[in-house]
Amino acid sequence: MGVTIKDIAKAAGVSYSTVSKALLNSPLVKEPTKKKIIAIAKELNYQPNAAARRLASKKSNTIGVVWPTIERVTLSALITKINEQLEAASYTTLLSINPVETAVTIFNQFQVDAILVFDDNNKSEYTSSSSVPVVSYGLSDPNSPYPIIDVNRKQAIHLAVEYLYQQGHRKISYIGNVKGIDRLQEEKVDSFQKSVSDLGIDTFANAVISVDSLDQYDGYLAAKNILHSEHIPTAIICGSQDLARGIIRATQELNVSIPEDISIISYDNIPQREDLIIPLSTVGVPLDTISEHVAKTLIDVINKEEISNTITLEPELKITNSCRTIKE
Amino acid sequence: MGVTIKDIAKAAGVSYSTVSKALLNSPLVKEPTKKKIIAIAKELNYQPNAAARRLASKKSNTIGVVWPTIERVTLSALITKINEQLEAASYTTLLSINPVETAVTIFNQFQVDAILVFDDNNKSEYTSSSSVPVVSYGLSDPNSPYPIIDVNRKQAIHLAVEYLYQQGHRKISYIGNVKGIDRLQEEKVDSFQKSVSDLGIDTFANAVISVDSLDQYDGYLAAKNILHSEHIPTAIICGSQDLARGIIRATQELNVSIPEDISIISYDNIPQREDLIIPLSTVGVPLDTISEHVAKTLIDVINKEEISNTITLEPELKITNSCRTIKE
DNA sequence: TTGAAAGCGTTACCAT
DNA sequence: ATGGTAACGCTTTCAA
Repeated sequence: MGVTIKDIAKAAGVSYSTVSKALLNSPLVKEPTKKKIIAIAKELNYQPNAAARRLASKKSNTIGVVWPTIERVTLSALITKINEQLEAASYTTLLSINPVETAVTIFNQFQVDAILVFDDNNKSEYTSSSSVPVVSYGLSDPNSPYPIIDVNRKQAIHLAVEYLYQQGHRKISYIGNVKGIDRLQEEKVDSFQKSVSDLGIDTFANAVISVDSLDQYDGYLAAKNILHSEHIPTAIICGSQDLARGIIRATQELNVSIPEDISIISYDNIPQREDLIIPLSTVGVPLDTISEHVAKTLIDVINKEEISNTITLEPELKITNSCRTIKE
Repeated sequence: MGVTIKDIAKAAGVSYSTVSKALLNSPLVKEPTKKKIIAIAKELNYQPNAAARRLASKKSNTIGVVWPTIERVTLSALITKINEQLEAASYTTLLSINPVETAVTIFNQFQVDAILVFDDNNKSEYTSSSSVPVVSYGLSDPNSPYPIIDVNRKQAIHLAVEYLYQQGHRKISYIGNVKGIDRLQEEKVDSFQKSVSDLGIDTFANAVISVDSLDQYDGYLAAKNILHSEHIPTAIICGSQDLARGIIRATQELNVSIPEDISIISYDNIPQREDLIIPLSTVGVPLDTISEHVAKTLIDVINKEEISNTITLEPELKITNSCRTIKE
């Protein structure tokens, strides 16, 4: 450990302030000098000391991400994308899996440039004392002291219902009413019910199906129940891609064809996995859109740009041949 | 932002070096002075500057964890435990989801006290240039330049086979031969085959069942196939708890009773989820054991204690009534 | 018991 | 174009 710019300076026969400039690629250093210094730095395997750098420059080029226990799986792909985007903007991402409050404190001590909080439970109170700017991805809240990026789930489900209606579907089921309290899921169920009733679609026994969780097996069970009953819908909207996978398995087992016998649209923000036999119609905000907005907001916040406090991302409908038109 | 010890010193009417000592709880500061200083610090909402602290003390009290893309789900519980343990030892954990090489560089720049690498692919070459000590959790390798903590999977499966044999089982299936290359899974399959043949158990059609992945649905499918065939084992060992869940679902569907008709033992290091209908017999290293060893090794490495380069943790067999004895 | 001052590795400003 | 040096906020040694 411990190669410093002074060591490089000695080796290169220049002052260490010149080394500093060269390493920061300053135009104030002549090209040949710069080249030489960089070469020596590489040779000595120089690693800049982030602590010293931050202390002197008041800038860490680091963004702290609060990633609490919950949702670790679902958010994995999103975090990976955000990490990439921030890296492209030459920011380093550091994560903490501590509770929001603790993590925010840690990141404040580390003087990161900004903090991203993944927060499904609206814990805004906890983070109000951060002197580092905070951005959150979670449920929007007009009273939040910092920007929150949210997804318009209601609109997503609405789009799906509307589309199916236009295609002639009148018996539509929604699978994904998670038992227990989950505001994200409730929003979707509510939107389904409202959309359906606004369109004057008759409600029927299997209109809203509850599940234990959003896993593949839950979808499988739910679909089997439906398909064995007398109230078989012509279309299913489901709350997650995992549910959809289970539903597809069930249809295959029971020799029900998609989309001939039943159409299916899944809500999801994450990109579709390749391994589905039937490419899935989906509604949701593309992962790239989310990550771009999150990354951009973080950078804007760092640069003290004006930012609207609530950013609601609008979903897109992507139709594949997992849906069909019903002609009367 | 920006309350420093100098601000506190001014407010308290002492020198800032006294403040520093007081905040570090040094015995060199009188109790009343200390109390007063701490009170003021709290009042001003003072946050120590981690960068400055590290620069001056050469110590960060921080451990960097390299979080791999793969296996993020499985390792989630483990990293949570490790985080807790390290916190108890007053270390802060920071994660990076970058590739090993990048993450190690970042952590070197941040001068963390030690780096923990989760590494399934033995990428030791990448991390050899770290000046910060590295500890890895992954496949043991005698040539590794740093300590690796590993789990004795072979012994785990061996214990399971042996136990079932002692209980009179002679037709035992192993579900969990993952298609594709996965050394962790291969180790288990190999051990199963060796243990079985050492005990002189006849091999039969359904002895080793391959699966696409270790998910619940794969277990479900595999079990269904077995139970529909003519070669039904009296006991199943499976490679993960998720597989076990699927297997149990399949038995329920087909009215096969556990353990009356079939016994089941699952390999797993993570604690059993509560929601299984049948409490599962398991073999594996308890999560707490793993996390304790990892945390301890990290701290030992920081304190430059002597450490054996390969630590292999031994599994435990936990039998519940998912297994039964076969009497002739 | 408290204070003064050096120093950690770097950046950034001012001089040369 | 390069060098000198203060400053960043803190810990730590030495002096008082």
